[in-house]
Amino acid sequence: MNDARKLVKTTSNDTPVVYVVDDDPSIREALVDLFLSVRTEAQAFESAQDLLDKADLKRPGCILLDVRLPGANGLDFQLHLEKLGNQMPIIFMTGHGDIPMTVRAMKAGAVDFLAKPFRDQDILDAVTVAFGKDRDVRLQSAANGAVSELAKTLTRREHEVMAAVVQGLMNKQIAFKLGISEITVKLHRGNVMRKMEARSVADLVRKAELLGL
Amino acid sequence: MNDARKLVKTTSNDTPVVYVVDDDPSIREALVDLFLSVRTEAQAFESAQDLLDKADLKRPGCILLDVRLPGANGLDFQLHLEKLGNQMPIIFMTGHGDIPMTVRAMKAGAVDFLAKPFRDQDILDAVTVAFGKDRDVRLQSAANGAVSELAKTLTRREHEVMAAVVQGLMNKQIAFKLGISEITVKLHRGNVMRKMEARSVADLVRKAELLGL
DNA sequence: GTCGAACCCACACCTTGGTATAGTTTCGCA
DNA sequence: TGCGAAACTATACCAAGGTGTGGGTTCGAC
Repeated sequence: MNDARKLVKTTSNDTPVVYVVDDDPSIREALVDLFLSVRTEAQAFESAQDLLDKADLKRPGCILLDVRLPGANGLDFQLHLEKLGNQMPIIFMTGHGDIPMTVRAMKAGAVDFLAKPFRDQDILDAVTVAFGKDRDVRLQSAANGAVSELAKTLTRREHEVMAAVVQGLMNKQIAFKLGISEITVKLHRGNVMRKMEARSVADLVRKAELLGL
Repeated sequence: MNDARKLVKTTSNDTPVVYVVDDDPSIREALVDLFLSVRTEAQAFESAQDLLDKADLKRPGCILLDVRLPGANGLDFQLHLEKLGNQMPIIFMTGHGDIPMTVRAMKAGAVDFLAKPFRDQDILDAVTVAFGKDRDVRLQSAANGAVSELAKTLTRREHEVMAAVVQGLMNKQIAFKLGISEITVKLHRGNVMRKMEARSVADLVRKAELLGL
């Protein structure tokens, strides 16, 4: 744990980055400069493919994307990223956008959709929101992942017992349901509490809910 | 309960309505006809104020709103409704909309934002989504309201005990925390379970979560 | 073939939870 | 002033939860 945190610190992998994707080099440069002026790291890419190839999208941050991209459409890229399991917040920019495009992007979860020309402050505000959203998602995802890891250590029976416990069943009811003795239920139940690192039934219920019951 | 349900049935208060708000009478009529053609009740209003005055917004349904309205702006009206505690889904229509307007509406939770001219099917699809959303919100709200009603019957002490129980504390810990005897905690705890209609701690935890812990 | 994991059961013992009965005190309100 | 609700306590008893010890079977991997 300490090693991992050290590594993160030394490579600055925990500070958020703005991934700027635009085919116009002058715009890319202007945006990167803008972010530097507020001490925010920014990396520029000329296309969606370029971003996928070169960027470390596991770092926290957000994507600032021109809707019109060489090759792929920005909106399609948004869906593509989602399919890849990447849930990094996206901010769209556009010079020639229309309303249906905007609606589609927002419905798909975009943080903002900025029509050029926009003020610097607009984009900085959007990035702030996006960073916050990314942080929330990551915290949620981390909590969820931690619980999932614990749940993986459970045997099949322990899973069944846990499900029954969080449904509010008594040991004797669980025993009947699973066709085993009450004493065995207590055994499994104890194992569940230990493995799931739950110190109370209330605790277990909350953790089980993160697993989707 | 039976009486209430009967009343609802006879007045058709449980079928969803589309509240159409547009200042152009011909558009209003065309939209109402469109909805009638798919056996969906629709009511027309010439302004936001007209809607607030005459419509029974407690019925399920959605609002189909022109962004440009006589008097109030459609987006402001959206915020106004939210402040009133009304969470009916809103679909915007516009003849002269722009992207910032669209973004603002979608950020504020609009179901859709349709730029004229749009196809009939687009609006029918949006209404279907909006009806579904309204239904979900109402179900959630009803469940929440029911629990809140139960919680209202709790005394102050019972509330405190409930909070401690769902935190996973043992009776003796709760007793120490509140400065009372363990036996009294058991008494309050029993009252909580009865009043909250919870048949297990797991049950209580879930109900308490609806109350925001 | 033996070793470990998963699963199962029983006895014993203790803790915790839950309920009933019965009584006291405090406080606000009619 | 008196009444009821809320809060509190005690004794007693039983149900449910939890742990430890000890022992059993099955099954798949080494």
